[in-house]
Amino acid sequence: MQDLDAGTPAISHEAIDGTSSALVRKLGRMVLLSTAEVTFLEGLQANRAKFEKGRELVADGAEYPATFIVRRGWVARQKILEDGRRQILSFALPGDFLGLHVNFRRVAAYDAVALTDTEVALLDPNRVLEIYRDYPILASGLSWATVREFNVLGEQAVRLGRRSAAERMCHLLLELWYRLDLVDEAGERSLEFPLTQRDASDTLGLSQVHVNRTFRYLKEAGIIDYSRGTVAIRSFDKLKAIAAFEPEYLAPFQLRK
Amino acid sequence: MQDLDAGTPAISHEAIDGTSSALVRKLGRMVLLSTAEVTFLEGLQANRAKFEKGRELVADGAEYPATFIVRRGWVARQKILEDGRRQILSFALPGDFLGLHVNFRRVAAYDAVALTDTEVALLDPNRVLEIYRDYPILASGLSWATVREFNVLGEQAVRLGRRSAAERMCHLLLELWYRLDLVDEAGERSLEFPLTQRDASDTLGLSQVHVNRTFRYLKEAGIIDYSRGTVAIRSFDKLKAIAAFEPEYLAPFQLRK
DNA sequence: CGGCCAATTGATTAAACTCAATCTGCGTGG
DNA sequence: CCACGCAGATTGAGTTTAATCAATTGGCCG
Repeated sequence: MQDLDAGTPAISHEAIDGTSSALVRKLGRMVLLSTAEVTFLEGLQANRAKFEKGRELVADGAEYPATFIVRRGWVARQKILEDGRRQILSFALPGDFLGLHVNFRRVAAYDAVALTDTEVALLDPNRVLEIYRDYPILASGLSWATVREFNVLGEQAVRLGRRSAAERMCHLLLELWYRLDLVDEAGERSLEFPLTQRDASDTLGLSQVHVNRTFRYLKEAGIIDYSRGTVAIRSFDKLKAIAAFEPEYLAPFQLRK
Repeated sequence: MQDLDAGTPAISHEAIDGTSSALVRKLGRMVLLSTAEVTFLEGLQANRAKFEKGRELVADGAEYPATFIVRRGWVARQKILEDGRRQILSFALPGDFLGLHVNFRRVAAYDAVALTDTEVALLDPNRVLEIYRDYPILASGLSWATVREFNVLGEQAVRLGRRSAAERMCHLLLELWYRLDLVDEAGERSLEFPLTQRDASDTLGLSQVHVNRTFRYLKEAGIIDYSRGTVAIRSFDKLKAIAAFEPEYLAPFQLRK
């Protein structure tokens, strides 16, 4: 499991360890960070806040109070239609930003809602421009994170537009596992899965009933175990085969599994 | 038509006129640009290339040769699945970037394909970092453009996940009209629509046949006229009513219609 | 123990798909 | 100028996937 793919550089750094923030762990996997940069990134997260499960961090149409960095927990970006239909666009996991590029126009185009108890750091969006100005390596890291967000949302569109129910679900589970793994929050063959089946349905563009059936199918086929709050992956291979999962869009250098 | 919504600032500038590039027209609608900034943006687009309809600008999995700025024509970002299924993620219209945030890792996660004969400007992705470093106003403009791209892709996910066929189509048509209008490429009540019905189906997550039926329904209901290459909007109100269209996510200050 | 939310299951319906033709407009070569 | 070919558009028929509706069950919390 600790093996790195041949040819990919093993990025390691004495300033990054298990006590580092998820953001540092994430960026440290992509960019070789100096000690000064690690220190800077940790300092950036000095101003913290907690949100209980279910709380709204930002409302659709309202102004971002700040740029958020997720330190612990899951946040969903979602749109609610006038008749109550809901679509979850994507998840912000530990190490992810919310409102990274919001600076002079701060109006949000979606709700950001805590799916679990969550800890975030708050920073002035103008500090992001400072990073771009003064920290070229970190600026590259932010660009990478930006592109990755695009890719994740793009894959979400492919799932919704052109994949079957089972494909959508398998693909999502793999994406979440890889993303969590990058910040050391995935299990060896499992992940915390704090979504209700209704949340999953609003992510996958399906009805709650159909999500239930699809989960059951995957369980009965021996591909996953699922119970409230946790998914265990019994066969990465089968999951990948169904989803036709290609992890490159998540773009870490080293990929496990 | 020249009326601006009450309360929204009329941004105008003697350095911006009909001969300006689409990028300048677009950013000039959001940010008050100095003459120096306009000149800089035009200079940024000195290195140009043309792509014929159908040509690929970037291939999924390949490296971006450059950051592109679309000057004329439409480009589709799309993913092709192994069995041939296709999903168009979004369109790059005049004034839009392709690969804006690609700098140290340039691998594309989708194909970019010219839907019409297209003219683009090519620039070194590192120049984007220079803009962030040296041109704070333009940096804000790029952040705005980035957020807008996110919002557009987010709405695409909502269309695909939670809207009916007719809603998807109406919503897309309105989005395209507003985006084109911002760069003065929309008609009063019409837009160039270079997509085949197959392209439209791969954008909307429908079959080609169903797109055909939905177009016909909208024509027979007197809401649009559609013929090869052009859509005329007979009723913005009906279109908006069906789509529940809220243009705020496109975030220009002044909105027509 | 009661209440509530989430999960599960069955039955039926509806939206959109596939398959199979046919039609139309346009460009090309004879 | 016309025949041919092709890509895209249109239409009809039958099928499939997933949605909706309607209960019922299971767990957890106060």
